[in-house]
Amino acid sequence: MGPIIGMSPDKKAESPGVVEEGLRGPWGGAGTLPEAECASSPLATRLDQAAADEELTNLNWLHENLLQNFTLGGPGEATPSGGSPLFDIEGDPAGPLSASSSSSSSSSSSSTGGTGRGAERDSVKSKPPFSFSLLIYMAIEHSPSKSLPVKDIYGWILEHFPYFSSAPTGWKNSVRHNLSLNKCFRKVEKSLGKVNGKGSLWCVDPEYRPNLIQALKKQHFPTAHAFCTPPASPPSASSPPRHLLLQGCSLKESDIDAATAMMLLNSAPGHHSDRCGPDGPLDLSRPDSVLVSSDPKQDHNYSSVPVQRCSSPSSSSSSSSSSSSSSLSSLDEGSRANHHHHHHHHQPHRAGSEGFHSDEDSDPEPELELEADDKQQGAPTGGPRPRPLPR
DNA sequence: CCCCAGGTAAACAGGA
DNA sequence: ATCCTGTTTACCTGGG
Repeated sequence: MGPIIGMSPDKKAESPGVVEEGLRGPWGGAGTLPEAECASSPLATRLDQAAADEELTNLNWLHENLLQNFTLGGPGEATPSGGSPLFDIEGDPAGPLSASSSSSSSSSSSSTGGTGRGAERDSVKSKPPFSFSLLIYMAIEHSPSKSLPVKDIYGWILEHFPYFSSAPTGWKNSVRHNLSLNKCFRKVEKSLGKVNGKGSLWCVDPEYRPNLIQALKKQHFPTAHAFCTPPASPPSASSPPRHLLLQGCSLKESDIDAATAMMLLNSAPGHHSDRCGPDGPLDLSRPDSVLVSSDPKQDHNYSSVPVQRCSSPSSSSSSSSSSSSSSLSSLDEGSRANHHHHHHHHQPHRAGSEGFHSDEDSDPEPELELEADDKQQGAPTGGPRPRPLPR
């Protein structure tokens, strides 16, 4: 019955301070933006996109936020050389909302072509098209050790998505909820030296990483498709590594792809190689000490097969590289621009894919080729969701 | 219409 | 004792 809405969650103001802690990620690497070469034919697209409106916005923010970050600092292998302050980008914890609406920006400034800047502001305020799972994934992948304590995850999110700074709160709860529920994330205990004390580190289950990546791609692509119809010739066909695939496509796609790719790159090392292989059970095995606690209750699957958490071998057949899907809808609701929080209880946003079930169904995916799909047995979908009783 | 996935709120248990 | 973390349950919404 009573829906819980209305309750003001503001029990306690979240301390923004976390943000600072969040960032400790020295992503310094190097990334080059592929967009440079892409600019060419899709000029028209650009215009269109201008009108594209909100949808574009999403992309834009993607660029502005993520892309930049990635670009500036290549994660993954990026050498921790110096915590480049580059990623200041919009993070600007100092005043995410400072401008609240107008100023904006600053950050973006040049980059990415700076075409759609107006969107940037929206992006700041609008909810990212990523689901929490994806957000978490990104945060984790960004960390040098590929594992982060929940607190840092909050920080990363806040930093890259100021939207949450002003969000009512509760998103943290969602984050935690996701961590616990999604099997994509695993808790690793940091026992060894880490002085963190409380809580444990969370990392992405390598087994599911491909799924996450895929989901990530799916989130952007669909949108991209919208305005940019995919060329008949998918870059992938024989495209070599994912790196190239970035430039292989058109501008818009490239951009998007870039973002995704960036992320992929991040984990690339782990990807193409079978992390599951004999090499080792997990890539995450970071020297820091990542003991994976299998935990007794691993069954909590939010949506997926009851697969045995990485037990390991899994094999995972790599077959299928299906990428998948497409459906998605997503982002259309862009109107989240301002929905007064009348009922502030449910904002219309969507995120789309997330279950990470490897593939949705049989959707012939046009492009996308990331080989990310390595394993994933089968996704689930089965439905472990018992869904007790409706009560 | 039903099911599923994702989001949100909240209660609760443990630990620092 | 309080806050943080992590788990779990319930409900809602939107899409397929």
